Amino acid sequence: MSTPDPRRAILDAALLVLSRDGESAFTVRSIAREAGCSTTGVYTWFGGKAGLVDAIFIEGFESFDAALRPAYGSTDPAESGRTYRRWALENRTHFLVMFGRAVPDVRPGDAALARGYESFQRLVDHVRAVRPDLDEAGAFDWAYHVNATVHGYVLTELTGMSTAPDRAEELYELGLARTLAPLLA
Amino acid sequence: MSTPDPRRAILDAALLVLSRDGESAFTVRSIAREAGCSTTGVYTWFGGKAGLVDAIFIEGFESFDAALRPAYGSTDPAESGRTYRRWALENRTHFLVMFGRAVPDVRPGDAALARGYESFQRLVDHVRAVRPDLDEAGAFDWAYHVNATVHGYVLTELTGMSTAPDRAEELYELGLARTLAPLLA
DNA sequence: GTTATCCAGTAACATTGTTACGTGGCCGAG
DNA sequence: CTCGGCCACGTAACAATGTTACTGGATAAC
Repeated sequence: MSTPDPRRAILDAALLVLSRDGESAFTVRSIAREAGCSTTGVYTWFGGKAGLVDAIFIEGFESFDAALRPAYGSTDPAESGRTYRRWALENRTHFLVMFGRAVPDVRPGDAALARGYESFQRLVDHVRAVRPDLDEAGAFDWAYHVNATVHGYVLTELTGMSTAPDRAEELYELGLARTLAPLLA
Repeated sequence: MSTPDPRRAILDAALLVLSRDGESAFTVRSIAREAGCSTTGVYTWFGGKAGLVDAIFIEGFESFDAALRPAYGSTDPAESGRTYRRWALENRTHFLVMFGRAVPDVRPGDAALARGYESFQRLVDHVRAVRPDLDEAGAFDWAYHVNATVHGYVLTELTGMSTAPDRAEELYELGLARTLAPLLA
């Protein structure tokens, strides 16, 4: 391994293999081959396949939060919803690893789940900023609702189970409006 | 295999193994052992592991439709939403195979997807019954919206990614009300 | 110079989905 | 009754998977 950062090299190789060759090709051996190291490298740096997926999970949430930060500052509350879907489309590999169970037999570990809760809390804060009259509990419930809804939309689309794949964007925009209208009323 | 219906025996064995031992134990060998036949039996009757999952998928939609039939006749539109979640909780194994990608490396085949579309069409019809003023396209969009939303809620809960697992039912009921209010207004 | 620590690689392990091959039993034709 | 074909079954093998000893070598500390 010539790269100075072996973790980075293996992570990049894993994402490349997954997006290029599909989930069935996401094997320790092919990732190691792509990264230019031996299979044991994955175990040295990530403790195994599950640890590698956890790292992708956490990295995904970092990227996700960074993408959402400007949207949370926008005056249009629908902007954050749009950003959610846009990020998922642009980072399909990360998204499907995180929420679509793209890697067989690997569930998010505790660290990954905790990182997810952190991202969710940002959404709760955002709801409070949009609706200062809500208390923390009220904002939590609305954040949960909005999150579940956009999650359902995007997951349906990205896992190929949509009944109208070619109208995904239009339907999403409509759903966003219907979901947010009562919150903003 | 002493059972007169080998397909039924293998299907039951598969569901039992998955619910009892978890998805990592969902192997052709252990299913065959549970069913009391050899591994090749699964290939004789289902063409392989993917065919077996497809059969579970289709059977799941049959059961799902049967559960929803009375709810579609109810005067309370929220009843169908409640039934969706109740069915998912009571048939967790079927649900996770169908939507939660419980079985690694197996996506629903064309027959399974077609069966899913059929179930979705029942929801569209139900929306039209509740709101006769909508045309087919308008009902489709609302059905898509309601389906994506409840799907997001239940999937979040059943895959263990909820930020408030102990309040799942309460939050679901609230989300149902918020989603259906604009439809019924 | 000696020693200890850490990382990489080879090779093996058990287990997976799948398939080639041989066997046996049932059922209809003669 | 006998024969023949067909269908399902099981054994055993195949390649590929995640994982783990074991070994070797480089590097830093003393």
